[in-house]
Order: sequence, then C-alpha cells, then structure tokens
Amino acid sequence: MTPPEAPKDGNIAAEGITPPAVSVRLETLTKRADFQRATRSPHVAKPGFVLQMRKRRVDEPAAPDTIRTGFTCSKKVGNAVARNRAKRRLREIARLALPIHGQPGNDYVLVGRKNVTATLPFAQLQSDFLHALNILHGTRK
RNA sequence: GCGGAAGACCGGAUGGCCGCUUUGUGACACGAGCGAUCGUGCAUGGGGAGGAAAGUCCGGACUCCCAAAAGCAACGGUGCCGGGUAACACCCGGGCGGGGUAACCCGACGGACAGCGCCACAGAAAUGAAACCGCUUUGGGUCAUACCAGAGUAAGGGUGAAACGGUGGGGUAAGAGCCCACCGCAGGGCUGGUAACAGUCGUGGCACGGCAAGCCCCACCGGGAGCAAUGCCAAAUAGGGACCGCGUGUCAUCUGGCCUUCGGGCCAUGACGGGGCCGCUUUUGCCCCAGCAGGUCCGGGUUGGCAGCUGUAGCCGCAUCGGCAACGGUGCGGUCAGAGGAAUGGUCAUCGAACCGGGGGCAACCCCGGGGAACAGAAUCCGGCUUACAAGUCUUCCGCGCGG
RNA sequence: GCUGCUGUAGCUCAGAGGUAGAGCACUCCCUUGGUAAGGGAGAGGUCGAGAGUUCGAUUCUCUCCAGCAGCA
Repeated sequence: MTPPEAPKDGNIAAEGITPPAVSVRLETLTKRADFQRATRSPHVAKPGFVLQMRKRRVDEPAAPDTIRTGFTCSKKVGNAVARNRAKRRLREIARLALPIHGQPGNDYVLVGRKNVTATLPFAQLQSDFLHALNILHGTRK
C-alpha cells in the first residue's frame, strides 16, 4: 500500500551523518564578546547561511578539545517566529555535522539569512555546510 | 433556498528517526568533601507557548524610594444612571440620542446665566442688542414722482456651518406672540422609577447662538519608579570630583566622671530655646547645636553567578443556590512552561481546505493530476482594552422568495 | 523586558485651529570673455497612516505604522 521508495531516501540522507559516540564535545557560545571576535574571522557565505570560523588561542579558558558553536539572526531575518525557526535549522545542521567534520579548538558561528534559511531544502543546507567547512579548513592549511 | 445579525468554539491530524529543557525516581558511574551532601553523566517515568504569548493603552499584585498622617494647592485622569469587581478608562442592566425594513449596531453622553477666549471668508449684522438698506404713514415740496423733516415698524435683505422661536390663520396704514392652533423652548406642580429619566397638567408669550477632544467650573479618583525593580555573593577599577548641613545658645547642678591656681572649666545627662527633614499649613516623629564626621549627586570599574521565579485578589471543570445579567456563595475533583544569545523542536512519510489543469454530467456534482495551509513565540504574575488572523464547526434570531 | 522622544519640500528645520513657510539644493533668465559670487523669476508637499471633535485639523483627541535614544 505505502510507496516503499520515498521514505527511505529521506531517512538515508539524515542517518548517513548521524554522529557516533565520539569524545568531541559541543558547547554553545553565550557571550557577546565571543560573537564579536568571530565576526573578524574568515567566513564563507552560502545562500542559506554565513559560516564564520575562528581558531581559539591556547591561553583561552575553554577546553582545547571542544568545538563551540554560535547561532545568530538579526532583525533583518524577520519577526521572532522567523528568527527562531532559522536558528533551529542552523542548530540542527551543526549538531549533525560538526562532531564528525569539525575541528576541535575552533569556534563556529552560523548567521541566518532572510527568507532563505527557513525555506531551503534541508539536504541542500547540509551539503552547503559541508562545502563551507571544507573551504575554511582548506584555507587554513 | 438566498441575503444578513448576535454569541460561542477551534487554531491542522497520524506515525517513524534524531534532539532541547525542566522535574521525580535509581541498590548505577565519575568528580569534590572527614561527613551530611553537592555537581556532572547514564537509565527510566512525567510536564513543556497563545487566543492574541503582540501593542504596552488602562487597572492591580509585588519590590524599592520619598520621615508618618490630615487638610490645602499644583499636576494628571475619569465623566448619563444603577450594579459587578481587588481595581479599572473594563463588564452587565437601564435611560437618552443616532443608524438600519428588521434581527441588531454605534455614542468622550456633566456644565455655555461662574468667568475669560475664539467664531476666518462672505454678510446689513457673528451675541450687548441695536445701527444700515428697506416697508408704511403724516407734513412740506412737485402736475406727479424724486427729495426733505417727523412718526410707526421689524415682515424682507443675494450671505453663511450658524442670523433673537417655526408653520398656518386672524389682525393692521404697514407690521409685529399683537391674538389663536399645533410644534419647539423655559420654569413650576403631580404621578411612576433607587436613579438617569419618562408621562401628564397649568403657566410664561420667547428671554437663553456654537465651541469645554480652548482655558475653565463641578463631582469623584490618583505619592513616584519599575523585576534591566530589589537583595546577596564573586571579580574588577578608583581611592577621584561637585554640592549641602553652618549654627559656636541658655539654664540646672541636691545627678555621674575628669581637671583645678577652688573662681570654675570640660564631658555626659535633663529642661528650655534655635535650626534641619514632604510644594504650603497643622500634629506627631527623627536628626543637629563644634562632632570632622555625615548626606546627596557625578565620574570610574564590572557586564559573571544566586535569589526574586512561578500557586494562589488563584485558575479550570462539574453540580447546586441567589441574581434579568455581569457576578457572588457552597460542595466535589483537577492542578497546567519556567528559558536566560533565551528550551518547548528538526527531518521524512501519509492524509488533508482554497486554488490551478484535464475529463465526464442538463445541473448540483463526480473522477484524475498538481498544490500544500492564517496571525504569530512566554521573559515577574494577574484582570481588561486595542490591533493582526487562513480554513472550519455549533447555537439563536431577522428580512425576502418558494412549497405545505 | 521597561521607559521616553521624533515623523512637514531632495536635505536641515520653522509653523500651532482659518490659502503651509525659511535656508541650502534644483530649473530658467540677467550679469561675465568664461566660471564662482550676486540679482530676478519659477517648480517641487497624500504635513507617517486611519478614525473622531469642529463650519473648518498640519495643529486638538484616539488607534495603528516607522525610526531614534535611555535603563542591568
């Protein structure tokens, strides 16, 4: 009765990058100063978001084996509902991808964009995110 | 059946996978501690956005500040009457006015003889009522008008938002509430109503324009600020600047202490007096009268943590009693988010309204494919108001048409 | 979250119930060999939006919208 093909396609895309139990820890940025430091760092713009990456210095108090992420949406993105929805989707792609593809000791900040972040297909957001990570990690070497 | 009116409800559904937050339990693991225990993780069970969470327009609870209270003033608000409520600018019922064929809807709806102010342009005149153009008549004058002087009038006078009652009749030289009828107005009596107000009967012949969302008067209400309030801990910076108190009181010693050249002096204490503390007054209270301390504000630093923080004027459901109703009383049961760069979701599938395309049918409509759901996110908490809102559901009522 | 303030010509601001104005900028003309300055003339306004009060609203009242500032 149910069409067998369609649901599996969606699930594979989501499960393929489900993180295994790794020792890397994810933390969320809460301080305004951290966001301001990340603003002056290298960034990559994609249709759905802007990714900024900053390598922490050794003397900073945060543990060196953690990955820290921040999510931000200005008022330009829309009203409170639109901003919250954009941040949730950004949080989700970061949660799925960073434990595997992120580098410990780095701060990542994802910035939401008007209309696109909330409506773009999820699979494309994910591939764009991996692409952006590769660019940033490549330029560093 | 079509077109309306009022009220109430709902605010996509189901499932898979992966998460967030809070809380209960655990003989579990790790860390801290002598320990009670605490923190982190794990396992397992429960809870987790709205009718507007919005705008921040009112009213409160709560916290801090101004010495307390009363009166007055100032400032702000409310404004037909009665009731409800913790309170309100809210709600309910009634009155009056306006709109609609009706169901029903709307109304900042006290006072313009307490006073001041304004009423542009037009118009004879914009509030004291008269003057002006007119109308009529008497005398003079003339062939007759015209014209001059006197008397009587306020009907008429293109305007204007608004013109000193309106319409009709009588009356007159011409006219006029001069007289009469009806309408309006003012003031009085009676009746009904708690009241707003309504009805009715005389009287007066009309005097009294509009604006109070202009100042204002009257009645009533209100101290100010807000959870980024406020309290505590930690860290960090500075030991800074400005201003205010500003008056050296009298008496008592049979009180206490110290000093003494035995006159007394100093400190404490008491009484009186003076000064200061809310815009003013009164009462009460507090502080000061030689202490070098006190107070207020500014500047500088920190943008970390904890409490406040979620259950009560509670709220919700059911029953019952009182009330036209808002609402109140009683009983039983249930408890309902607590985040803090801010959780309450992400994703996939299925079902799904409007709408679009194709086909069928006289038509209502049916089939296939596409399509894919409004406004919108708690931030201390309640009661309202206002504004935004796709599609849908229910109840009652009104008008028109058709049929019985 | 709370509390204030402001929306008038392209820009900066006046105006306070009765035909909306100033300066700069713009267009045309004069002046100059040419330009600037100067002089003259002109154009440009849903007075943030919608209701209400008034005969009449940019002004008074209410409700929305947008922007700015302050408070730990």
